[in-house]
Amino acid sequence: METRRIDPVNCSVARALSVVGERWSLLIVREALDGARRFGEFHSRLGIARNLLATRLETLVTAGAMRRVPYQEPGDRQRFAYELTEQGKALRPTLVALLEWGDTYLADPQGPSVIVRHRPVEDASPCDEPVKVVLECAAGHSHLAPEDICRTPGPGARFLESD
Amino acid sequence: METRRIDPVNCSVARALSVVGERWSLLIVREALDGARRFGEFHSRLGIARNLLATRLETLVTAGAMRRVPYQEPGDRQRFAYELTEQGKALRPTLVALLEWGDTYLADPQGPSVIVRHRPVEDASPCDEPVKVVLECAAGHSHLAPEDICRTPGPGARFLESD
DNA sequence: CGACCTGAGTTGAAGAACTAAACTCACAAA
DNA sequence: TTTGTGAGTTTAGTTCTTCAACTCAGGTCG
Repeated sequence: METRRIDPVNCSVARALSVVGERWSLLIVREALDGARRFGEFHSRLGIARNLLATRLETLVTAGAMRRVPYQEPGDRQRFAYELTEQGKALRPTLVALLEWGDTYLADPQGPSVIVRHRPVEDASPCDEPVKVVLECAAGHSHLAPEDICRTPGPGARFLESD
Repeated sequence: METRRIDPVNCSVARALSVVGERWSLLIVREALDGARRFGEFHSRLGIARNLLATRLETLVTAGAMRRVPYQEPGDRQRFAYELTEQGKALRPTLVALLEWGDTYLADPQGPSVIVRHRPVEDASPCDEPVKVVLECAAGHSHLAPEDICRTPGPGARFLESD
């Protein structure tokens, strides 16, 4: 029997990681989701080296996850800030999934340092319950376990000869 | 008004990334979820350098995401394989989230190369519908958007002076 | 027995990436 | 004119990756 294997390099996970898989990238996105906008904010929050921060921001802007927007404070010249695009905001589930994994298996003895809550931006009476990531299929089956899932070739699949 | 900011370094995302944030780590986990077990399988599927693969596997084993198990093929000596622990399998949502992001924003023109489907391991009539990651709060509100969510300090939070 | 083969690593040299600290640049305020 | 500030850039030193060659333990072939 000849088995065909999906080429693991032609894969959206690999492509995603080429954008956000470098050191600091996801932490920069996390800080942006938490409201950071300016170069110095990212720098002081994360303690990342300045040249790397400049490189990472450029990568994220080029990839379309962030955008460089001019701003000007009164009595100061124009500077630039960085904000997430929709594409960048769409990394939220990835970050929540990582957070959850870290909380579950690598937790601080004191417990998690951050809890993500259901609190819509403009809602006077927020729900405030903790948020989790769940896997759900298009038929509505929810809370799928890792064993309930398999990978199948999609339209863009390339195959490898199995030798 | 003095605002307190959660220390971004004392964070489960950062801790999670210290284990799986290195180049190749998540791809190794992905291949393991897809059935790879042996050193040579990871090597030939991913094209990763052998020494790095050895280092990464060791990191994953040390962190508890994988385990090194002896195996012996008939007429061959004992060798070692690597398999995911529960902790390692729990990275599935993270990988699905990354896959989804990559598919949405960095797709191959032909379409996704991999589709994750709801197909329980031992089920003769699988559902087979595509699987997505969704954010859901403990009160049951599902499909939360990035704006519906905020980060709040947890029991292990450290704070920074805002200067 | 001894030469050769295989899978699973290890070692070493060259190149790429990361860090930290100093430096530049454009403008504003004193 | 001098000083200060945010936003980078440059540079030198360290660490990480890659690639290729080598080791190691056992099995097979002649």
